[in-house]
This record gives sequence, C-alpha cells and structure tokens, in this order.
Amino acid sequence: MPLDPHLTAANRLRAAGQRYTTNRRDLVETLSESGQPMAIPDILGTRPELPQSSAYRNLAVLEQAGVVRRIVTNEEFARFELAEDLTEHHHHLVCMSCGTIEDVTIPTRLERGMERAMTDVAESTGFSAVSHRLDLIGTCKSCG
Amino acid sequence: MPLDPHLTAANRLRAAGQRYTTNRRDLVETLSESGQPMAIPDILGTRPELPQSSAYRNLAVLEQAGVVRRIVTNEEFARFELAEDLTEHHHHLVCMSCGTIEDVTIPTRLERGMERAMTDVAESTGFSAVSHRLDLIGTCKSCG
DNA sequence: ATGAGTGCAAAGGCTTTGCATTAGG
DNA sequence: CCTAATGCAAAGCCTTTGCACTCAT
Repeated sequence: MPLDPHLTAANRLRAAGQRYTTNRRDLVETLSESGQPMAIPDILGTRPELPQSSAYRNLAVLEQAGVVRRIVTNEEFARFELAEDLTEHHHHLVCMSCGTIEDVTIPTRLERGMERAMTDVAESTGFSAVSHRLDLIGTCKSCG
Repeated sequence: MPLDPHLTAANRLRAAGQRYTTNRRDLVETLSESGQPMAIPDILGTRPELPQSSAYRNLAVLEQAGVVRRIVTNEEFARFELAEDLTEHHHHLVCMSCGTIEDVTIPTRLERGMERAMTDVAESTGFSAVSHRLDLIGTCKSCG
C-alpha cells in the first residue's frame, strides 16, 4: 500500500537536511492530485503563482530526496511524478503523437517474471538492478 | 535475424528520398561497431573529422528513416543506437552512476508475456502499443 | 546545372544558477 | 536571529538552424 505523500515527503526531506516548505508541499500536492506524470507547463498551469525557477529547483530537491521521479522522453519537456512507493508500482503508456504519459499496471505474473529476469541478468552480467522501467510506446485513445 | 545495416540504411533512406552519403555511412558504421548506444561525444570521439552539426543532422535523418533510434535518459546527452531490426530485440541496463547503457536480451517467455500484456492493455484502455521498452536501472559492473 | 548535403557559426529553448530578499525553525 | 529557500533575471548547455559552399546526379 502507498505511503502518505506529504508525510513521507516531510520525512525524506528532513532526512536530507531540507525543509518541507509551502512550495514543495504544493508541488507534492499537485503531482498527487494529477495521478499522471506532469510536464513543467502543466505544473505551472496548475500553480500560476509558482515561479518557474522555484518549480525546477524544488523538483530537483524532491527528486534527490526520493520523493519525486523525473521522466525524460523524446518530447521537449521532462515530466515529473511522485516516487513509486508514494503511489504504486506501475508502468507507462507513452503516446508518440501527443506526448502524454498514462499510468498502467500489468499482471502480477509479469511483474514477477521481470523481477526474476532482473536477478538473472544481475548474475550473468554483474549489473545490479534496483528497479525496472517498462514503457509501452504507441498512440493513445484520443490520438488513435 | 538482423538485417544488414548498410543495405537496409541505403534502402530506407532512398525510400525516404534521402541519399546514403559518406557521413551517414560512417555514422551507421560507428553505431554498428559500437554495439551499444552512443552519446554524441562518443561518436565525435570516434569520428573526429565529423562536424557536430552534421552528426546531429544526419542522426535526425537516420532516425526519421527508421535506421537509428534515439534514447533519451536523465544524463546530459542523448544516445543513439541502430534500429532494433538492424540489431536484435533487446533491452537496456542503464547505469545510474556512470550513465552508460548496455544491451541485454531477456528470456523469450518474458518477451511473450510482455507482448500479451501490450495486447491486453490495448483492449482495456484504447491505447494501441507499437513497441515496448524495458530498462533495468541500477549500477554496472565497473561502478558497482 | 541543380538540388541535396555539408560545415561553420549563430540562434533556440529547456534548465540551471547568481544574487539580493524573504521566511521558516 | 540565521540559515535555507525564494524569485527575478541572466547565463548554460545540448541541440537546431541559417546560409553560403560543395558535391553528386
């Protein structure tokens, strides 16, 4: 079950020697409400009073504290979402056409298989995997 | 089995109304020899006579022609690799520490499972997937 | 000849940073 | 109080583009 976003954010920031300020709380709140990865323009659209530089700076801090994850795609802007343990393990549907990213979960069986594959790979190549990332690339309902 | 890179590149470029020039051939050759995704500095290091702008421009052309795939990560430079049907279907080991990307293949069973998952997702969400991308995130042998 | 390709240099555009000010603890 | 955080503006940096030149057809 997901951890409480604000509580966890506060804890992790404190552990990192950072404060949980209003701007940071607003960012966590915005990402939490959104439920899908947001690009900077999306975030600034939702929080017009938040300066761009503060958004970038605080998202960087939140990322380092392990509260937020940054997703880079081929589109112009990076996207941000809450760290996985603040939501739930999921994957992405990346629309080639409009760039939006939608969250999905896949069958447990498949997740298990991937975790096992990660272990196998670690053994055979010396690479130690801490997480995996599965994106499905295609076109979303509205663009299809 | 993989297609011949140069032959395929020539064909796809011709189909796209483009020529298979020396610079483009060199790029395909470089990526082909590398066997793993290369960042621009890597490429320019291998081909010092190639101007940066030509590298970018031709990689863009090759990408549009379906010969090259661009991979964006959290590191500063994008990376380029030959299109999947010129190599073989594979996934990536992304090193969080040094940024290098290594190619790996995973068990056929797992690939099948993912393809089925893609179909299922398409049915339930209206998203139509054309490909998938699985990256294992962690630390590589040299950084571990 | 004639249009695609090239290479240099300059511009674009997302992101980061310097610095004076403000606010949280 | 005092350091971290903020906000504005300016700079950075990867990447793209304008333009004149070259080369292949």
